[in-house]
Amino acid sequence: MDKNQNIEERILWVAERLFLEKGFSGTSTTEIAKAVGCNQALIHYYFRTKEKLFWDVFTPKMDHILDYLDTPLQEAGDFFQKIHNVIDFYFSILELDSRLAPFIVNELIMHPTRWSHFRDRFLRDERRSSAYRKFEKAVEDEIDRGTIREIQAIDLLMDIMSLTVSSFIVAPRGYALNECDSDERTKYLQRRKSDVIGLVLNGIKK
Amino acid sequence: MDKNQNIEERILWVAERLFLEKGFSGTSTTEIAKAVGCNQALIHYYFRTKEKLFWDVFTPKMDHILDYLDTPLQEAGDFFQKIHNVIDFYFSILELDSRLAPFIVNELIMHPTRWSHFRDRFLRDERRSSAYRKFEKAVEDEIDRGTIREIQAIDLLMDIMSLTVSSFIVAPRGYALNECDSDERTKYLQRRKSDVIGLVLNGIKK
DNA sequence: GTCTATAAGGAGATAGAC
DNA sequence: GTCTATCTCCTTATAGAC
Repeated sequence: MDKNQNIEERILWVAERLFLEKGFSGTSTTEIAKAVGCNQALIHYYFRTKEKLFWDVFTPKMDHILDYLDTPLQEAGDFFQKIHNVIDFYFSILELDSRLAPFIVNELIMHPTRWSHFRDRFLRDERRSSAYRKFEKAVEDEIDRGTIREIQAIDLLMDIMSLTVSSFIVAPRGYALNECDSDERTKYLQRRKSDVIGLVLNGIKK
Repeated sequence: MDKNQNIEERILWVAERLFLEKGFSGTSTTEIAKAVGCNQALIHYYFRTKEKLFWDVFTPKMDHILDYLDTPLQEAGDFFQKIHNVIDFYFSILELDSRLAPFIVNELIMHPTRWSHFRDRFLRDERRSSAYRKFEKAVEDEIDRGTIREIQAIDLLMDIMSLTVSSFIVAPRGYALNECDSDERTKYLQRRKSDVIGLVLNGIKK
């Protein structure tokens, strides 16, 4: 932690960590204050409510993630290579922070409306939503060319995201629950990624 | 609700509903009491703690689900037909109660140890764990025969469960969020099931 | 077995001193 | 800007009357 940050930044920083670790409802403003090293009233002085603090933490974070969703699609290669890139990309994003996938899924389940807010924000952004339409078009073109079977773009995307995200949800639990053997974990994720790539690429072939 | 049930049964019945709808931490014993139509002290008289009430509700429920996991594998047909049955079976179980998938995933994320308890319980039961070993054997045999590509049984099972469960997590949200159009929902789940079956069956072929 | 009352604690938020 | 003190509400759990 950078001790030179001002308190407002430190609160954002600590709140992000605690929300990720214990969820929104599992984290109290008192606890955030304690971790920051100030009193609880100060949290409310800067952010007014816990809910607003949540948004101030995660809106830029989600924006950042959504900003780079079209990157893997723009890289060179045929359709199968592009799908390979997308899966690679999702795995690398979630691997940067192992708390991200469980956190997002948990909050999505508990507060669906919070996340339709992010979805709407995504759809209203022309640059971002055009990236998705490009993906839709690519899927349709490929079906027309006869290289992949009939499938809707939204289903393909859901398949990819489900398989990826669930790998991270099960990861810290079933396998390396007792030991924090990060080497085991890396090997497990590597195997899951290969499996997902194999299943999806093979699964959409005609 | 059967008014002839005794209070203990009514508490179990109401607690199950509320836990499923709002999660363990989102449900208070006061709320359960109110829904049952008694006072909150009575919950503790019968079940001592909220935690014990949780176990008393969900242990028989999980046992029941786990009891029937090997059913689809025992049905007639080749390996691909069996996998088809498994996916059909998971979808039909989760479709019986739309709250089940989000509930289980949410609690799994928030309390991993609670669910390793269920996993251990499953593995210690000879009849149940032998069903899984039978599945492992079937996968290996099929690889040897050259009909499917190299894949570990645990990965195949994770793929199937991830794709199935996530269909139910996204279901009540993205699609039919505003309207409670259960016809739309049924169509959506039908499409997801076809997609999952198509992806998995095609994806494991050599 | 069922109730009321209450203990003991934690939550989010605000008032007001400095 | 940062603090202490406090308000209000809600939680789980228990004591004790009936």
